[in-house]
Amino acid sequence: MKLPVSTEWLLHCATTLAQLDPGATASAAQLAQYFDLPAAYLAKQLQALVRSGVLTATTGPRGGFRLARPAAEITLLQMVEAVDGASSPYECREIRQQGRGALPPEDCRNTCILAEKMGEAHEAWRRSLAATSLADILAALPSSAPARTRRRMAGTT
Amino acid sequence: MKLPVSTEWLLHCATTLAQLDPGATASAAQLAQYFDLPAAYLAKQLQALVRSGVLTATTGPRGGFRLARPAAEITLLQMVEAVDGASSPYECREIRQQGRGALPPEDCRNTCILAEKMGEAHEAWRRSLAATSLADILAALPSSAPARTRRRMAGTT
DNA sequence: GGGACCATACTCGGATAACCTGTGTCCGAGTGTTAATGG
DNA sequence: CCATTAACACTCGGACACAGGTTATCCGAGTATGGTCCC
Repeated sequence: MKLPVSTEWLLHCATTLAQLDPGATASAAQLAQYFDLPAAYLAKQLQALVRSGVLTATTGPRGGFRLARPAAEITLLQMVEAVDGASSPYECREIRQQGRGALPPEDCRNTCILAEKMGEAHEAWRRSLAATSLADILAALPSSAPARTRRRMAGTT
Repeated sequence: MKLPVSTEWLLHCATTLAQLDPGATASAAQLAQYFDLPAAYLAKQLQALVRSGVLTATTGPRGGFRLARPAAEITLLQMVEAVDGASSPYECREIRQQGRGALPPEDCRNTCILAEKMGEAHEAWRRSLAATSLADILAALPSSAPARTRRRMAGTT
């Protein structure tokens, strides 16, 4: 069970975008240069955040990506599930109904207890991620961070 | 982020083994037939549980797998991590120290706030899984289940 | 009859191939800018 | 000097290869069993 490497990229990129002036945009190339990442692949993954409504993309010169909502309304869960999908890592295939030990359908009206417990764990994980917003992340950074980020980002063409 | 399909197999196999008489064993072929699974691959994955000390394997005729500890001392977490590994799904590669926006090392003494939050979510997931033991799973099954399992398992040569 | 021995068949264990989801790359469609040009 | 126009350069968006890991399979090493033979 592992998340795509791009998950880290997107979390950092979103954090960076949240530090820009309101309305300002950053292109995929700028963000890639900022973190030394493959630009094309990063752009592809940023699309996932656009599709899920976390970011907004504008084309043309001076275009790029920006947050679609205030940082306080964007949770880590939304970003993680945008890139990785919202499906549970444990997928119950009902093997209890297969093979020699197959249970009769009337015993399988309730969901399998194992799937239920695995689902509960996944929900705990989701709750933990949903409890932190991008604004919370910004609050944990040093107060000098936004100015520094804007300054370092400005230079990239 | 998805767990191997074999995760479900192993959880069900362990539940089945926990329903056998104390000291009784079931071979990989028996378990595979019981759930209609590929026997060879199931055997390979059962090895992971043996290596992690959850199961004990005995070779030779009348051999097979059995629980290495009482069911109450085996948690879902131990089994899941046995097959999937104990590493966190989110791996921080410290991209904050790379590229044009690289932070100086003195600002990176603490772990990245994003990695910290992702780690907390993973810990919440682990805690949830560690809270359920195999004995808890057995307790949730109908009281007629163990007898039925033993009966159905006995026939498989 | 009892015990030792041996062949046997059954078990796990590790080494060896396909398939599938990320990972990485590329080029095309669309758009705001910007410069030149004419009135 | 100002409006129009047209070319441009920059942006995202989707389509096309590569790789590592899960899935699946096979055969070999080891052992408890059961029968057999000898005492």
